[in-house]
Amino acid sequence: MDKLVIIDGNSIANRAFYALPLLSNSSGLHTNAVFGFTTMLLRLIEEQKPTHFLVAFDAGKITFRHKDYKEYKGGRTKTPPELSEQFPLIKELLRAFRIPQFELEGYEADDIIGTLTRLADEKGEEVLVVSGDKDMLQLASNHVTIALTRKGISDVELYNPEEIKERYGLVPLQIIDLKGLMGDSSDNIPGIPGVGEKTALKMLLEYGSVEEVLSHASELKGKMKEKVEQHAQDAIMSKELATIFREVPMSSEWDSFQYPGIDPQALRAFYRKLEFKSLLEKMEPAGEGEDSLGQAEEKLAFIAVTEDSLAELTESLGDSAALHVEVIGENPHQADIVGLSFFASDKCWYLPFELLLSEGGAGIKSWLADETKKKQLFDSHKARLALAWKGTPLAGVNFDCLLAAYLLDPTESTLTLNGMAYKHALPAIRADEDVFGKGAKFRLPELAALSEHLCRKADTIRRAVPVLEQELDKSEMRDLFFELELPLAGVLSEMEMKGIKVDASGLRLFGEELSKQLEGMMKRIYEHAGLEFNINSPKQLGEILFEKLGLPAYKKTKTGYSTDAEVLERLAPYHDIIAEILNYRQIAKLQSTYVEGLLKEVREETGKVHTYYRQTIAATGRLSSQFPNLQNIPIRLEEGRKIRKVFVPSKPGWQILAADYSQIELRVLAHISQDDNLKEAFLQNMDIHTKTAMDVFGVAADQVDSNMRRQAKAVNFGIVYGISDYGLSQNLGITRKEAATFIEQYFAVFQGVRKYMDDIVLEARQNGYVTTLLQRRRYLPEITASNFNIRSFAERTAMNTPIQGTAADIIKLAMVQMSQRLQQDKLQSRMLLQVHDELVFEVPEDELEIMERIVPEVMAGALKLDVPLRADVNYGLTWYETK
DNA sequence: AGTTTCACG
DNA sequence: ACGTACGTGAAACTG
Repeated sequence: MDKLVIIDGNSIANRAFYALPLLSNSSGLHTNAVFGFTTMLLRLIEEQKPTHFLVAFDAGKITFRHKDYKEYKGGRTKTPPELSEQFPLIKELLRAFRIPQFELEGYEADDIIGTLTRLADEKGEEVLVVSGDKDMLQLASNHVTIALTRKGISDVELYNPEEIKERYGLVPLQIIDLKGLMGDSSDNIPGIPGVGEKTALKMLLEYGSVEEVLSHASELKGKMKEKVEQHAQDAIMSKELATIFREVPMSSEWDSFQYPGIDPQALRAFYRKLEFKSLLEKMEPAGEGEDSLGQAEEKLAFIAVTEDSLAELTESLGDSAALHVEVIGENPHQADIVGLSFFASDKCWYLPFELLLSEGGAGIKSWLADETKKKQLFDSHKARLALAWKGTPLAGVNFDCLLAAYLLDPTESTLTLNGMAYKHALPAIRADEDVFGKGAKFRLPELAALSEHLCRKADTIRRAVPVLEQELDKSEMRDLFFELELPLAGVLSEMEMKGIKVDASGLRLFGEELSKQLEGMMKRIYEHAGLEFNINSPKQLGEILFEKLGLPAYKKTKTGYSTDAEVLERLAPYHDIIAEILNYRQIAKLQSTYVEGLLKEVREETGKVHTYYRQTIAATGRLSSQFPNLQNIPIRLEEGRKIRKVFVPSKPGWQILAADYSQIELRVLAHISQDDNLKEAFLQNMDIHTKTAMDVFGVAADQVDSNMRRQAKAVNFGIVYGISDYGLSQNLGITRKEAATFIEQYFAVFQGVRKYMDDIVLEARQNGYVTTLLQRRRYLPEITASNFNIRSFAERTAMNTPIQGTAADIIKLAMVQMSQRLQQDKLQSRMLLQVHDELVFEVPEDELEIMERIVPEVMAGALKLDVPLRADVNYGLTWYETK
């Protein structure tokens, strides 16, 4: 017995879209309607077991209905882009399910379905129609059942003629009369005003059809009679509009709707693309010996190396191998290493770390340290650090999958080996969490499981390398990868291993001073408040300030009153406690984060801190710094700046030398925007904020006062961040209108900058991404969002990322070049820190002169722009003194 | 684990 | 009208 299931594609897509929250995959593609559609298909296949299947779509904006009634579907809000972008995906989904689809220019899905059900009636074939639209009920017959979605999407209610009779007291065709009388606001079908479902049903029970109701209008009473007589024409037209056209010219070859079942390979690939992980897992698992795409996979040998097989591994390593180092812990400067795995000579090997350290491991150890033996890893930076601390140096890394995956999508939040395998359709491997457990439950599994898991990692790296390399080529990031990021990873390791010396006793002394200050402050705050409370608790502080003391609450957070510095500063005139709290906050921050926090990171043995620069975190290409973060050491306020006094050279007689780029972001902007005025300003080496003030306020240089310069500076910041009048007004404490005037003034004199801002947003919309000078890429899927806030955010990011990202490219270049230069010139000076636009070195006395010359020269010459780059250099006995 | 606050460029 | 300035990490508190 054949069974045809027909889905009203547009209706179900709409239902799914509005029933589910706006899901999206990691690249920002919205997927909720596709997901809902998929669950609907799966359910129908399982429950209905169709032999024939079809999804019908509307085609063309104008249907024949519009000829008769221009306002048809007029009041309807247009399809949001978040939904319309999902239709191509739904069509792709259907191809993977191998479900035929049909649409015909000028007709709605209804009409196609109406025609097919008529043909089925004539043939006596069984049909199920799935829709969210009640109109469909008119098609019900002995052979045709209608499934209407109820709440959400997964729930459907089946209607055959008997059930329609039961529910409405009507035969299916009378559904048209029902709608003729009551109308349908969603399709802008008028009906008779004042007639709802109840009245319409009552009328139809008595008279049977719209025509009969109208001819008996005189029998109705009062208002109703008037309305019906007045809107008789509307009712007739509404009935026509609601009537599904069942004579669409289509050659219905019943066999062409035959349903052959899903295409598992295509469906897996589709699920993976949309990141429907749960659905992917529910699919029949790929057969034994198949990879996740269902392709046959060659058998791999996993070898857990023992003392006896050490020699065999050593021989097998050869000139190149994929290598994985299993590091336990977040901080690679104090991490344990479980072991190493290799893919070499077509085999996978697992080497427990103790064996590497044993006598027989010497050959492997020297292979690891041999620059000429090439290694491919996932996160070579972390591996190199962890290994170095254990006395087993690593060299010769010629590919890093983590770095490649980061460049390919720097906003990817789960840059893990197993996420990468998934994303690039490599054989799936288990998640670490699965194998090891997490948090307190962390346990190493027994050798067999451990060695298989780690071997699979090496195997995954081996497979990923050519795939990622090709992707890098495709995105024109080969040079960025091989010439910049990969060498930089080595440079960073050197800096981090070297570490920077901290005067711990000086820091402790400073901490004691702070403690005394804090004690006094707390006492005074408690006195003002009239009771003791935890000042560090925003909740308790809020209660004291806004309830007990009755101060005005300007701002709220998700959980209660906001007590941030901006709020407190506005409250300062009302109560003396406020100034005390602001002071307390400042000192408490210094104490907890910069004294106690930093002291915890100082190594007993060396008196140094070893930060961990992370190369794959920031979406713009910047570095970030952890354990401790040395990129946010205080400088703006003098009390905090004193912290810098404890960063000292590691050897007596040496000094700290620091060089920072002057206005690198605005110089980058001048270059990429090619704004004549901005370029000229830098070519003349002008003070850029003063120059901006002159142009924006239209005054001469000697007319610019400090307030004008301050405002101009804020405008320049705003430009770099992707300006909005609102943001600038907040920053300067002026009205939005005034801010808008500033911006307008700015763009009037820096027209090239305005053009850049406009163009880059268009470019982002066109390509879906923006790039830096060195082709670093950032995808901005939200640039097409219909939500103003989300879209605006993406637009500002489109403006900011090429600027911030190019500046990051440049200082990274300078670091690689500087490291080479130190080596070439055989200097003892060492690079220690990078703080986004600043490089910090320690320098022996006799190299001060040359370093003072070289460092700014290398930094300024790192990349040739159409405006000069400039770096200012200073040195002194501590970091504090490099000002 | 999530929120708030604040340190830096 | 809408109502956020861009990019990070650490500490403390709070569920």
